[in-house]
Amino acid sequence: MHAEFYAGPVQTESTRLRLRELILDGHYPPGSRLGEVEVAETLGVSRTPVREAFRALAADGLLAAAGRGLRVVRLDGEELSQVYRVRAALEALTAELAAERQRAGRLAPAELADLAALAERTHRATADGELTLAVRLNRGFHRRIAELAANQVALHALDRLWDQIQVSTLRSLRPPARTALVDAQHRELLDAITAGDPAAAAAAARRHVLDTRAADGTAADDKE
Amino acid sequence: MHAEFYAGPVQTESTRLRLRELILDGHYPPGSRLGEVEVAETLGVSRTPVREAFRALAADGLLAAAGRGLRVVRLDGEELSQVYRVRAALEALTAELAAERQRAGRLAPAELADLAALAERTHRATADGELTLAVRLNRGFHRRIAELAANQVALHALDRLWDQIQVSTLRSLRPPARTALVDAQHRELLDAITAGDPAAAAAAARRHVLDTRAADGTAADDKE
DNA sequence: CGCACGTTCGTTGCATGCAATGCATGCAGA
DNA sequence: TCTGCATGCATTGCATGCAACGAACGTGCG
Repeated sequence: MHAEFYAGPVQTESTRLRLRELILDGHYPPGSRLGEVEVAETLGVSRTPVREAFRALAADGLLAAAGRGLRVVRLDGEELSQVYRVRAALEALTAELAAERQRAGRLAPAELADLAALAERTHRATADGELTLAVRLNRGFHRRIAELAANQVALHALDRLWDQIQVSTLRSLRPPARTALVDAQHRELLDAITAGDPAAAAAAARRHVLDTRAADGTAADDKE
Repeated sequence: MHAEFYAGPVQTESTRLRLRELILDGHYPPGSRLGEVEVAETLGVSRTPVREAFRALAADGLLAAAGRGLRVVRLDGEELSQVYRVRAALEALTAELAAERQRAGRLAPAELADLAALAERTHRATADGELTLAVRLNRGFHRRIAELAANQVALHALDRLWDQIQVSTLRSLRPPARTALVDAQHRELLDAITAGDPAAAAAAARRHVLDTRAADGTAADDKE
């Protein structure tokens, strides 16, 4: 494909990001097959950057080989449960680290205020039934904690897990029944970090993630 | 490059694996720059599968962008420490899961015997000064536990972390001073799993990894 | 009528060509 | 001598061509 005005040399990384967005948005639903040509035409690039994006996203666990070609990963209940157990372990770690940093006085008050604001906005969006926004804000809340933990490795590993979970739970935009519980657990986690109590923060994060697993896990039993 | 006898269509995945081996073996040391053409000629393939392998290995955290092109990742002390904290959290999880499965009677006696044999062989190789073998067996011991945990997600995440650690600690093949401690901790971990005690297994695994971090971390202070 | 085999088409695997970028080197001027 | 710029080179970014694999389909035979 020709571009009238050649956009520049960094097409391949942007291709990866744009394709990832399409997958996370549900444009390519879980289980759907991805063809090089079709994706290349959709994104307006040639097959080469698409193939490279395929490899990177496959390494990130978003795409999986399916005989000929690749498919968007579709986790069954057991696999999703495994993802959640790993996520629980990692979020327990990030919460613990964030609380440690708070105890050591290395967190700015503004950072904690931001986190609290995120929790509040998440709660409001959920209560208002803005499900898509609520999902994004919820992920933002958890991600902010991982950022406060100041551990790039944990943050990157969690990003990959969140991506996998987001793809696999796209269909079942959650029944907002647990709204009160989620908000209470978010506050508990926030309070533990604010108090600089690593053990409490780790325990709260672990419990919250495992509770979420229970909710999403049952919801994921909707067969396609 | 031309191959007299065309080897088959699955060159790209094998390229990724062979390049990974070269990096883990130290053929391309940490920090060294990887050129598409040079690697392609070394492996006897064209630049295309090499580029795809680059993307996949970069997503796995083995390669990192460095201005023009890619370099083998070189973790500084702080980053390595972060990797170890994540590894500790994940190995605590896998040890816990393995112990849970043992308690539930889902581990075959032969599996535990294999694990014990691995611990013993690791100990002997270390005592004999067979450092390269010892490193491989040690990784095998930890990996076997992750396999017994039956959590593919944790296993894959750990594989990536082990790769990063292996690359970054290649130079400093460890002073076998901690031999006795390592062996004792391996036995403690093994015993906790055998006893079906998840909490003890998790604690033993976490402590062991963090102790290893302390050893490798100081060793990694050897500047190149 | 069913099964098996062959053919064809679509898709991917890989190689290579061309263009553009960025770095290094050397020259000129202050 | 140092700084600034221009030019050349090495290397990557991307596109496309060609060949092989595999799947779907149709046909012929049992």
